Amino acid sequence: MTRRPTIIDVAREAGVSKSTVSLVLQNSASVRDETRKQVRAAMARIGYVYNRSAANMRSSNAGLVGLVINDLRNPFFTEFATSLQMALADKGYSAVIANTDEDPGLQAQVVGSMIEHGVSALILCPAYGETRATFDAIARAGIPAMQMLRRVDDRLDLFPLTAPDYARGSGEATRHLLAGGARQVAFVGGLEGRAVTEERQDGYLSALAEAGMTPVMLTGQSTREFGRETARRLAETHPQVDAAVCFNDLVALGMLSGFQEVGRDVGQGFRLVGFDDISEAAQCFPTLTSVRCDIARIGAQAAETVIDWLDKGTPPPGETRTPVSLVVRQSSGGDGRS
Amino acid sequence: MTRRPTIIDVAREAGVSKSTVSLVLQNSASVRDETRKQVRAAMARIGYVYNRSAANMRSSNAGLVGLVINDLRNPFFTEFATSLQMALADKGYSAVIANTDEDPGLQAQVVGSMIEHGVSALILCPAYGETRATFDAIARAGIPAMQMLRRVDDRLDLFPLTAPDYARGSGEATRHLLAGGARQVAFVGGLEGRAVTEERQDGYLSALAEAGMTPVMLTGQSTREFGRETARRLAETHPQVDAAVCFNDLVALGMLSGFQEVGRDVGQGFRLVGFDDISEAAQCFPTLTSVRCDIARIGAQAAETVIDWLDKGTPPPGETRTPVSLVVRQSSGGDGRS
DNA sequence: CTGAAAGCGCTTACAG
DNA sequence: CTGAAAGCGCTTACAG
Repeated sequence: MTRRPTIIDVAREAGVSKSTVSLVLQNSASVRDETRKQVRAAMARIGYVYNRSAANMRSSNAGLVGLVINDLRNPFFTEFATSLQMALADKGYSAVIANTDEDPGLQAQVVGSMIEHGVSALILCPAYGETRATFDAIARAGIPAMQMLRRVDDRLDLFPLTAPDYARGSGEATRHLLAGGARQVAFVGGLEGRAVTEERQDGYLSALAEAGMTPVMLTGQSTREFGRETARRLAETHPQVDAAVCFNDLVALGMLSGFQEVGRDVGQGFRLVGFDDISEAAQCFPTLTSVRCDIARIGAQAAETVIDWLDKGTPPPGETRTPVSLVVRQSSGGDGRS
Repeated sequence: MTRRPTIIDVAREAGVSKSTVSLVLQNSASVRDETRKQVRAAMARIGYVYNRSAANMRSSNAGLVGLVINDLRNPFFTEFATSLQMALADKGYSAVIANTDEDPGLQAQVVGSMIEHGVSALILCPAYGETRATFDAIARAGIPAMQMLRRVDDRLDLFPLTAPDYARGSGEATRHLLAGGARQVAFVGGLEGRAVTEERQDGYLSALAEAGMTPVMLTGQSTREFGRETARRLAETHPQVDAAVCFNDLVALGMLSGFQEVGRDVGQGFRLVGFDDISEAAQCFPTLTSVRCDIARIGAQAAETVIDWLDKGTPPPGETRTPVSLVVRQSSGGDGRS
């Protein structure tokens, strides 16, 4: 295997100096068009490939963004990471992606190695827990970092947060169920003590308070399993509950399948709303009413924001709330099926 | 923001030469334990972080592996990418991940930028199409690359393939349905002309041939939508079909919801088998019989294989087929529910 | 618009 | 076991 050509080889081949080649590489305006073409042609001829590590040593914009995700197997986060990565690629950035599985220890490790790799910025859907030292390390390295979807570190000036307006979403969902005639609405899923859980519960609680109704909170893991189990036993444990706002769509889809299993009708018999509006919500049966966060847009937006931050050097606002909207489908008895 | 400390700063702080620091960084055996400790302590004191870009310029093991995935939103590939990434992280490697959305053009671009970033190896679930030039570029760069799950480039000596034994899986699935009393088994989903589709169809076709039965192939996109539409109209278009092997679980889950919509019973009335055994297969209702590929293991395995290749310099065998197994659940009428 | 020179932070022989 | 020197492939002022 012969060594990879460098800009010196390109310079020789094109008959210019290596500075000129470097300038061409950076699309500098101070190179004549004709020269530029010759250089590009020379590159193609000898199969030159740009060495970013070398470039990075001098100028340090690696063109690398680190993406740290708490649960990459959850379709909501998959969609986020994917749309973000693709938007970054569109702007010429690559993404180092790591799943932390909600483990703050693992998170510390992957953040550390991303910093070593010289990422220009970090985008985190952070794990909960002991994360202070990790965020401190990011700050010390002077790397722009955004908290997405979850508020874990309170220093929003350093680590600005972008998240959907969760409280509004669950509020709307709850009001929708009440307007449809629900007598007793439960909130299902969500682990206690987490910011996102609290926000989603808050909207639900205020809507119930407005209507003068008592809340029923069935907290737990936000998984299909938990939803399924809850639905299976709901008739015994909470016979009066005839509607639910779920922490997320996974819980709602789990409930859907649990109800199917025990033969309970969803739509008229039991009114169900999910949260996140993952694509499956439109594909299941009955189709699932859900709070849309437009996560793909949030992902693409995050890419733009972070690149802007990198270019301009000024951080985005400390907190950005993105709009949510209720997408009414069959599971809440709200459309064609009634 | 003060500049990041370098090994020179560490050397000064620890009172040794910078070579010694470098040796410590590489865990070289030729440094006294006491010295090592002093150096490590100095690093911690001044907040040193390793600069891999600089290291990479000399030695070029970037500790970076590129992961190119055709469809990261598909839970099967998500699981693959996630388990692979986590296994890599476990060995001290980071992963640059890109979704190509089945677009060979995008694939060419992301592979190009991964090469620029100096990835030590590439793992591809490649997009179909015009990919020759992309694979050529990888070969020219001399980067170890594995094809996973799909055979797209025929140069298996250069780009070894690891994939489940698809034909065996669909064969078993088909025989299972026939043994359960199915009269007419269809194969649903899979785009024509693709290697994976052909392999999965092959197992089905041979099993039917053994039994002397005629195949019914309903090819199409391997999505929930396609499955759902197919199920909805199946009674009209193919009234005699009473069982199906699906190209993947998404199609099968789509059929499940389509059948629910039109009120057709799955399990006894219609026997259904999926492929891939994504985690949802165990969570839906009725639970889905599926061909398990153990994709998480394949992902972790791929990480080991590629690191081994990197360490030893010898490529794995040109073709590795991993075992599959049929997981019988309710949808094929095969368990407790009958 | 182009060329010669220095330097980014490491690793790698090579002496000691 | 440790130190001095060269060099990896670029970019960046600085002259011309």
